[in-house]
Amino acid sequence: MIVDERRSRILHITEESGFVALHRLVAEVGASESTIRRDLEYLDSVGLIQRTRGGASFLGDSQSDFDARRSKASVEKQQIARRTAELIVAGETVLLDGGTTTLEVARHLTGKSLQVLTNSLPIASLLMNRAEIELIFIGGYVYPKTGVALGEQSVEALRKMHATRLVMSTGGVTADGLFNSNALLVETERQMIRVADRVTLVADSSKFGQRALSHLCSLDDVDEIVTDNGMSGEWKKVMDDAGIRTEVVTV
Amino acid sequence: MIVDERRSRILHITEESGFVALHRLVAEVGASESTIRRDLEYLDSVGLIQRTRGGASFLGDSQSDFDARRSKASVEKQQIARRTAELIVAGETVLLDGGTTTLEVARHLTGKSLQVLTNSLPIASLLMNRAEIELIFIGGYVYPKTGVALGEQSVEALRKMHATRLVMSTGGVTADGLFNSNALLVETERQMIRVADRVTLVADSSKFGQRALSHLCSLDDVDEIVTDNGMSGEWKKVMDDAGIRTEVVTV
DNA sequence: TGAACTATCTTTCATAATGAGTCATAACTA
DNA sequence: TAGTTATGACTCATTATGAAAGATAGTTCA
Repeated sequence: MIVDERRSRILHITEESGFVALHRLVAEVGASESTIRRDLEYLDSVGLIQRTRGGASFLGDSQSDFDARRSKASVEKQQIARRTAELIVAGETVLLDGGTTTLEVARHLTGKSLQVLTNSLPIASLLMNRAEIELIFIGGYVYPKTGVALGEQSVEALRKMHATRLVMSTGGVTADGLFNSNALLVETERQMIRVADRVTLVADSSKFGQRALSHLCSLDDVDEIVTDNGMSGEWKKVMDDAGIRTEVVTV
Repeated sequence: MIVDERRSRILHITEESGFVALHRLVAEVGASESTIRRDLEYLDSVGLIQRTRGGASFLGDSQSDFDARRSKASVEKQQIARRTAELIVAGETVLLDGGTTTLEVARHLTGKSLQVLTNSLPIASLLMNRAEIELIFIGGYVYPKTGVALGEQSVEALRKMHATRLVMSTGGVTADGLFNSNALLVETERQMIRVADRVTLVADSSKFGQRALSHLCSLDDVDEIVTDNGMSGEWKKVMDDAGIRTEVVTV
């Protein structure tokens, strides 16, 4: 095996799990301990990994997580996101909560002059270089994995803000209202609802009838729902009775 | 076999797997080692492949990321960042401002249990999946391109925070103090200085003697500087006189 | 806490692999 | 045919590798 090929493999293995033990590399790559040590030393010197006792950890942005998110978006989510983005008109101040569907909505917000408020790191990273969008990030404790800021600081920051529209996702919808799985997030989302003129819920049809840990708000708080045509007639009626406009996309 | 045909085959084989060992080419192409070497040398000179020890790698997609990753920050920044990260001990609450060097510092913060406060989107994205780091984002208006949150909201959010250490970068350092090019950012950075027990400045040696648009703070506000050995003795003396500890890395 | 133990690291050395250069010869071209 | 270019075998210098020994840093247990 060639030197660079071996080093590339080492880098790849390291990136996958964030950290690798030297022994594992010896076993997987099939070179001697000395050689692996020297390779790690080299990769450290060029700043690609960080040498630690017994192994090494990957430095640099792991692509994996971002890619995983992107591929996860189903056709339903894509379509819902697109329609939702169409509902938003230039000049609005849009509040986007964290979630895979809202991330897709953000992706579709092209060419419109907007003010966007969000507590989602992925969304912010996505929009940060769009010249037509004025981006305001709502800080706070960043919840791992999802990259959403929440907690007291987020609520506090939101108190001084105002948005013409909130686009939010949910863990589940029943006649009792909306649910979400993270108690802290619920706090932040409630505050979002308070400061927004209009609440647009993005929820694929599988969410109807689902409950999650924390009750977020009642259906009264929601103004419109964008969903796919998998939503049953019964649920449509529940929404109508609650005075919620439903926007259905066909997939 | 004709020369061009052989070279074309070599190129093809190299492209297929990204890497190819010289011996494999000798076997598959059926020419002598010397000839293959000369061919590789030629293909390298025209930029179609990259000659490496023991073989060659194709200059397409497969290998390019490895090469590209090699050079992302200057050696000085790398070394300064590494040393700075070493100064930070587990349990600290570190405030990281936005900047390319501080981003590198963030990269090197591996394995330490820390609380990190930052107003930089790139840093936050980098650290958001590190289990050992509790991340708090300082929200505000997100300045395009750099992805740094600043403005009144950032200052406000910082008011309620406290950090054991601030790691900050700068546009320039003179005997008058620190400078930065963005007036809004300066406001936020001043507040950062106020809430941090200790200020660690990361600045490569080229920054000494440089001025920028806005005056940020005096040298009194800085506790230590991590720089490279390009810093002249004169500047070292200025820092000593200001009571600043200088940490010099050799590049 | 401190001694014994273990894992990991650093250094060193001999060996193997690779590369650069030289030269004679074969193949091709004018 | 004479001159040019390509080829393959060879030598020597350089670099990479693996093994071993001693040093250092963590861990365990009394």
